[in-house]
Amino acid sequence: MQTVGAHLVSVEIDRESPVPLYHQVAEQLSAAVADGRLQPGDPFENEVALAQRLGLSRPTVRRAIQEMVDQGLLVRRRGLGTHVANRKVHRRAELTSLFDDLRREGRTPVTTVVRHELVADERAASALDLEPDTPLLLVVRVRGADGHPIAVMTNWLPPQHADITREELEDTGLYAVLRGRGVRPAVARQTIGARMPTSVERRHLGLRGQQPVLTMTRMAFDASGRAVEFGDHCYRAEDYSIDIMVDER
Amino acid sequence: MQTVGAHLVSVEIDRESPVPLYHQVAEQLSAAVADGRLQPGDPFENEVALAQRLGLSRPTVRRAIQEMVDQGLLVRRRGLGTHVANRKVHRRAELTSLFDDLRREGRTPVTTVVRHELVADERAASALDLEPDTPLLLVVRVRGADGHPIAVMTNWLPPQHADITREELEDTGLYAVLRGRGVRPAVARQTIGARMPTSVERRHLGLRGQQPVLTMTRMAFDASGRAVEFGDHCYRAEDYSIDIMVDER
DNA sequence: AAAGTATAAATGTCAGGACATACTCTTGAC
DNA sequence: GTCAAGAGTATGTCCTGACATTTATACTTT
Repeated sequence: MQTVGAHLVSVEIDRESPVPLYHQVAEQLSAAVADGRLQPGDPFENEVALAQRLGLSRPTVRRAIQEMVDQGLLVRRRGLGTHVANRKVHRRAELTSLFDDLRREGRTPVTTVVRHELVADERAASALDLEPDTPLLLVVRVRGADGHPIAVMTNWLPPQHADITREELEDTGLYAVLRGRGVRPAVARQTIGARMPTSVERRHLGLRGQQPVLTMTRMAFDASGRAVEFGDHCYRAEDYSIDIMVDER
Repeated sequence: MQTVGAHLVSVEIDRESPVPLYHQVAEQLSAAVADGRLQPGDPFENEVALAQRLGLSRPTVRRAIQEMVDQGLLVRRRGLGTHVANRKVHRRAELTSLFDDLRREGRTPVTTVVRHELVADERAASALDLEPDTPLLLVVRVRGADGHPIAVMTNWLPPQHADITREELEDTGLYAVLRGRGVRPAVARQTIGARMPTSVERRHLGLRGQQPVLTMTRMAFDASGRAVEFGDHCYRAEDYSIDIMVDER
């Protein structure tokens, strides 16, 4: 059962580059899946052949393939071979912010900071694994796009980020500000629900009649497990839904 | 910087077992984290030492550790060592069904099948990557717990599962039935939103006054990328919220 | 013709070794 | 006393090699 008909994607390897070989391979092959050079269902070049063709060891090629499998780009079955996965199961990078999401859709997000002050909040502190009386930076923002409001976002930030200014937050998204400070949120626990808006929320979101809001609370942590942010967001359900990929491992 | 104070967890390895050595190691060390023998922040035995102690090669031990890192149990930093992660970032197995969720909480889910028929549905068929006129099994169920309804669940199933009976569905959850048929959903794309209920939904869920519903549509696939199920669910927002872990990779 | 049986192809597991790189802490120079 | 260089330690990358297991196909036998 030799792999026949597998389109040979050209891969160029730079051994001087600091980026790992397996990642160079995964990147270039992922691009081939993304731009359609490799189609869903297509057989994928087998490990050993690919390793030989690229002049790499099998473990290195294997790791590249594993990286693509983890992203849902490829499917491997023992004895059967590797194939390009159904397009619907491709996972995108997750943990994006509303700001990034809107920008990716080609819309222009606008942010107004409504509150910006130091407070002690027991619920937020416990979510962030801090002492109950720790002073946190409370930020309430209204985010809009295309001229009308979409979300009211309440966030609590730990002391080391208490010096973030209103201006920074109005220019860009919270996650972009954090990334700029060298913080990379890596894991988040989110709880999503729905309810009727409070009167403040109705005013901020310009809601009339019987329109519910979609709510999300989030605790975000960096790779080492330090708390980054606790948030309580509230979206116009009419204009926004949350899209996620879930997978079993 | 020798790893000192690292609690040595005893690990027993069965080389005759069909379960991979790296998984045996990961399982036993994960248990040590779960039951508190290893505490968050504790230094973890370093790779080479652990490999030597267990009589395994470094790659094998490394893979076990990687498995735990992927689950958020451990944090590795180059030059620094491996440590037990903050408890809040531990990821749980996802892709559970409402039935399993309720049972885990110690509640008793009850299901009533409202509709059960073969239909052709263009939207569902396209979500499942099938021809638009493919006959699908349409199932509408009302799920309740503790005496009152929680969700109205509409699902479309591909032809190979069209023989699932009303009885099977009332006894247990859809995912349990599918697992019983050898199908393991592995990836799902979910979209979560909120809206006001339709009159049918109000009646099924026993809603009065102004109460919104939380909605979720889901496309589920097995490990090989074959469509398993397309669902459109609708929950009493008062009694239910969706809990997820998101992570960047 | 149908059933069971070898065979080949592919991925899965495991070993052992070599060198690179990041981080911390100590030592030494100014 | 402060800062920079270096030693030490741990993880990260990459290699070669070997054998196991699963699956489909072609072949043989009944």
